[in-house]
Amino acid sequence: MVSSRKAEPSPMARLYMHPDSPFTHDQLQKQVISFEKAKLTNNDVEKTNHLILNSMHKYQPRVHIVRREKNEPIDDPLMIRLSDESYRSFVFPETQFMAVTAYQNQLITKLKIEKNPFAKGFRDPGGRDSDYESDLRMDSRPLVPPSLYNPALLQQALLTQYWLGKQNPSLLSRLFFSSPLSLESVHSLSPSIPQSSPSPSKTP
DNA sequence: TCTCGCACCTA
DNA sequence: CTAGGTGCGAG
Repeated sequence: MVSSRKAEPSPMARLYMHPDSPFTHDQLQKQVISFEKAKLTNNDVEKTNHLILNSMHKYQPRVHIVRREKNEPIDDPLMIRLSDESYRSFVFPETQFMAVTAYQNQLITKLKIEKNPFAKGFRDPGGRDSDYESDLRMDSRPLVPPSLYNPALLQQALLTQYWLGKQNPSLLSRLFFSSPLSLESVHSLSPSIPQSSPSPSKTP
C-alpha cells in the first residue's frame, strides 16, 4: 500500500517463531496452532520475538512451516533465513489488517469492548440501547454486514488486533475501518475461517 | 497522531 | 496473590 504522505522505509520483515515450536507431524495435524501470544509493536527497540510494524500500514500475515529433523536445534528467529530452509508458506487473506495506534472507527471500539474479556470494565452496565448492534441499526450510513456477527469473524477480529502496552510503550496492532469501503472488506471475510484450507503462497 | 498512567478486568 | 491485557483521556 502506497502512502500519499512521505515515503517511510518499511522495517525488514520479521519472523515470529511460535513459542511452542517445534511441532511434530501429529501436532500439526491435530492441534490448533494459536498465535495469540504474538506481540506486535511499533517500537523499533529490539525485543525478542516481537513483531515490529508501522502504524497506518496494512499487513498480510504469512505462516511458514519450516522442516526440522529430529534433535536439530531451533534457530534464533532473527537469524533464520527462509531461503536456506525447506519450508512451505501459507497465506490467509482474511487475516489482513491495518496497524493503528487509535481506532479509526467507533464500531471497532464497541466491538472490542463487547467481545473481549479484558475490556469488560468498559461495558455499559445495563444500557441495552448502546451496544454496537443497536448503534448499527440507528446508523443510516454503512451498515455492518451480518457476517460481522459470525463468531469466527469476531474471533478473527480479536486475534487480528493486538496491543502490547506495558513494558513496551505503545505497541499495537488494531483493526482499521474508516470507510464503507473498508467495511466492505470485512464483509468479504470468509465465515469459515477455522475450517478453510490454507492456500499456498508463491514462495518469495 | 502517539504515549503514558490509570482503573478495571482476566487468567 | 501476581502478571498482564483492556480502552480511556490527558498531554
